[in-house]
This record gives sequence, structure tokens and C-alpha cells, in this order.
Amino acid sequence: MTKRTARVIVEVPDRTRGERCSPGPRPLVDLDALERASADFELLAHPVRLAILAILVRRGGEVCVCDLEGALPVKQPTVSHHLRLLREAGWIDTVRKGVWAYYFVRPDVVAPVRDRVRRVVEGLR
Amino acid sequence: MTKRTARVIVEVPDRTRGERCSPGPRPLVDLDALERASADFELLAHPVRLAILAILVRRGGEVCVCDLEGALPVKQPTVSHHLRLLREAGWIDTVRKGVWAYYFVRPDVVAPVRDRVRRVVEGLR
DNA sequence: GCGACGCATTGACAGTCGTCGATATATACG
DNA sequence: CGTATATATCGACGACTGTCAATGCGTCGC
Repeated sequence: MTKRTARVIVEVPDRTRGERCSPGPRPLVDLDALERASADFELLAHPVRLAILAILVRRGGEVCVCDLEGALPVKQPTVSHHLRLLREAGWIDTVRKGVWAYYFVRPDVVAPVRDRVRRVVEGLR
Repeated sequence: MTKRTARVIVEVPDRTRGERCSPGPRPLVDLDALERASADFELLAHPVRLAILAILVRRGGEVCVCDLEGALPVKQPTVSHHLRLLREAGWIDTVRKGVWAYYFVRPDVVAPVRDRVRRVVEGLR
């Protein structure tokens, strides 16, 4: 989703040329965790998507698109767009019942997301 | 930071025209929390920034830019750019010591961030 | 002073994102 | 069938993001 061009390197260099300007051990960064986490954060980084997720979780079940549409400050194609992003990420899924489409969260997918995010955020201390 | 054009409305409409296609109570969404949280997530949604934060937190103190520069897969102006974003958000700050600039996290700012993110993410259950 | 160095800023570029009108698709109802 | 309704997709637009070379700015050592 982002324009990530390169990967994050694991070590802080020991700056053999000249003395190091920071003392202390060289920090290690879990590369793959960062990459996956940032992808999660990208999806969370929009209020409409957050609202969709909040509504779906609140209802604890299927929610009709038309209800979402009415609750959000964007037009129908835009709602559909954000629903697609969440669906393509696997976070939510949909069933059609007649004319209506009902969306719901997939807890089996969102739970690992929650774990990844929690791990990164708790690391900020 | 995002292209938010409008605000998130608080209620799911009761669809007076026609019957509602979803039953259940109308969910309420904490608008301001969503807005602030999505701003937090935007800042977290890049692996370089995540890596910077991880390194700063790990070191538990000031880290020279040149160390960060060596640890990240982007050139110096790009590092500076991401440092600026984090600094402008108040998450980190800097002291100059001679030629070098040392960055460090501001726990007083990051702690509320952690709380907001935690609140949103724990809400995903 | 001068040159070297570390970092910040600028400016430009390509790529991506969010939005919405228009349109397509699909279902339901006469 | 035709029409209405719900959702998805398309296409275009403007705005923003990430990146880096070039340049500026401040500090150090000489």
C-alpha cells in the first residue's frame, strides 16, 4: 500500500570511521514485524475505515452497506472503496442477501492484527 | 496529514424510508477519538518511522542522526524528512551537541498516543 | 579567515490516495 | 419484459507522500 522502496536494515552501524556519536549497544529491529505492522497501520490510518470497523465490531455481526453509507460523511462509491480495501486485506467479509450486502469483521484475521499492533505500540515505552 | 474532507457522523440513520436492513441499536462512534487516532496511525504507517521510533526507544535516550542514517535504507534527506514529521507531531525532540543532532522520544507525548491507539485497537474485539 | 563535516531544507519527480460522477451489475417486484 | 433499488466498478481529478540530488546553514579544527 505504501511506497516502500527498500527494507529496514537491522543494525546501527558501528561507525568505524571516527568515534561513534552515540554510546550504548546497537539496537536490533525486527524487520518483518515492522513491515507487517506498518501495513496494518496504513489500513487503520483513515477515519472512515476506523469508523467502519468500529461500527461492524459494535454491532457484533452483519451490517448493511446502506447503514454504513448513512453513518459516514462520504458518498456511496467512497464507502464501497474503503470496504474493498478492508475486504482485500481480509479484515472484513461480505454476504449478499438479495439486493443488500452485509459486511462483518473476520475475528480470525483481526485478532493477529490486534496482536501485531499491540506489540509495536507496547514497544513504545 | 490525510486528505480528510469531512467529519464522521455519529449515528447510523434509522432509514425511515423503507425498513432498516440491519437490526440492532444504532452504534455510536467517538468522532474525535477516531480523528485523533487516525492521525496517530498515519504517523505509524511507515516502516522507516517505526524503525526510528524503535531505535530511539531501545536506546532509551539520545541517538545521533548519523546512527539512524546508517541503520535505515534511505538517504540522509529522507531520514531528516521522517524525523521532521515525528518532531512536528511532538513525538520526538532533538538537541544539538556541536555538529551532531541527537534525537529522543518524548514519553509524555508518546504515552497518550499509546493510550489512544490501545483504546482503538482493543475496541476491535 | 577557510575547508570539512553533520544535518536541514529546497525543489523536483513519480507514484499513490481519497473522492465522486457516471456507469455497470445484479436483484426484486410488478 | 421494464423499472426501481442496492452495491460495485470505472475513470478522472486534485492532493498528498516518499524519495533524493542539490544546496544551505551552522559548527568545528586549523
